[in-house]
Amino acid sequence: MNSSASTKERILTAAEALFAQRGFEGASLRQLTAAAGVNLAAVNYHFGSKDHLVEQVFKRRLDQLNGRRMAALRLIASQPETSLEDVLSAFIRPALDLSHDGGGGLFMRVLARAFAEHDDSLRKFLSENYGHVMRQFTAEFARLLPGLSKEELYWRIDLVTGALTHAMSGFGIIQRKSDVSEVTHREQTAEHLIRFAASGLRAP
Amino acid sequence: MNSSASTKERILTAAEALFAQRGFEGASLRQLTAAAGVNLAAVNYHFGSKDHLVEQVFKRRLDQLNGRRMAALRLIASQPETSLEDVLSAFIRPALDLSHDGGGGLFMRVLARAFAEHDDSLRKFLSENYGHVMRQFTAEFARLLPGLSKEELYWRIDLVTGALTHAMSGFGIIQRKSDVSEVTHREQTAEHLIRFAASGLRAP
DNA sequence: CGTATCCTCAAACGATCGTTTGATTCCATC
DNA sequence: GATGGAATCAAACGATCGTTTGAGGATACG
Repeated sequence: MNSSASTKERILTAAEALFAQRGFEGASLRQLTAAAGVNLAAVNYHFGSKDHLVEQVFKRRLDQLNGRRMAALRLIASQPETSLEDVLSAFIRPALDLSHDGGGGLFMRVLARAFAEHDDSLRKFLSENYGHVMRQFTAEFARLLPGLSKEELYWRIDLVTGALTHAMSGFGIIQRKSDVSEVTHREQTAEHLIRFAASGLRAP
Repeated sequence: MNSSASTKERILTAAEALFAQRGFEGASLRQLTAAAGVNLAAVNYHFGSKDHLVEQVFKRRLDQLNGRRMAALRLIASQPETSLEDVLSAFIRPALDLSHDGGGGLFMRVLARAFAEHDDSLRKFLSENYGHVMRQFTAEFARLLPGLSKEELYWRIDLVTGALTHAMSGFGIIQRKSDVSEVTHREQTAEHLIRFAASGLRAP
């Protein structure tokens, strides 16, 4: 499958799916390379080690995700008026879109796993490479919610993050019904998330 | 350590800590039995298999947790008036208390991991044994939020669950400051959670 | 054709995994 | 004190893990 793509890409795609399904430790290189249709040794040849492969799986999608998030934030920041819902939309919709195009639908599950694992090296990697995105959004939230103390703001952003990660990794009872198109379902999901998060952030 | 407790209890306690730290697959029986100070074969002797041990780790804490949740819910249901905050308190505070007494502080991390793993047999176990608790709380939420459609209600409860699990498994930036007592910190955490969740549930 | 470079391959390496075995110790009951 | 089931122990089982090796194939440039 996917025999047209390069070996590296085939490995990354298969790894993403298998990590989402079985976890980082649960997915073996033998399952992984078999699914990708490449030789077992190809992982260590192209990525050096399994740990580096994990990092690259993250890097490929997070570069997409946070690039789009920053672009969306810049777009609304250039406008005269900005609502809390606008900022939340810039934060949430790129993540939902990732589930749609590029086949990155499984990545949010991988991300949820990464949150659950408290692996320090992975957290450091995430913080160093993408911390500035969170800081930018936090500043925007602070501007729009001037009544909140810094501590309260951090708390609520953390709770929003938890709700989004949980929802987007797809535990929810809510499944797309067959009579609703993928695009429509995504739009409804975004609206639910934004409405809930905005109201939670604005709590008295 | 803990040499007074029974072998089974020692294993369960060590397993809980190690599962929280390394995950179900990442924690080996050799690390686990060494930490508990028992023989390697003791796990299979007392629990049959590693999978059964995982189930028992869940059972021990969830019986506590959901027992207290149901008790708290019964208590407020017997009163003439009930607020949304009351129901949320009955849902949240027992989980926070678990972090305090009984040494179950690490269990919420284990639970967060269980959510991240999409293991079907584990989800079935959770649903069969504790599904009635969620159904009870859902009914109470529905009564207090009559304006919400069933679909909207499910959505929002799911988002609340995500926020709570995330917060309680302790990713947050928020750490307890040294000049704040454990009890005070827990109380502040509960208030943040309840205020955010109530406002999110009440979103227009 | 020669050869240099990148890549792929089957096979093996040592380590660690969950589990099982059979002997031994503990301990309540007679 | 003898007996028998419960519990613990060191040792080994086969399986699987991530990684390494060295030979061979593919391709481009001289």
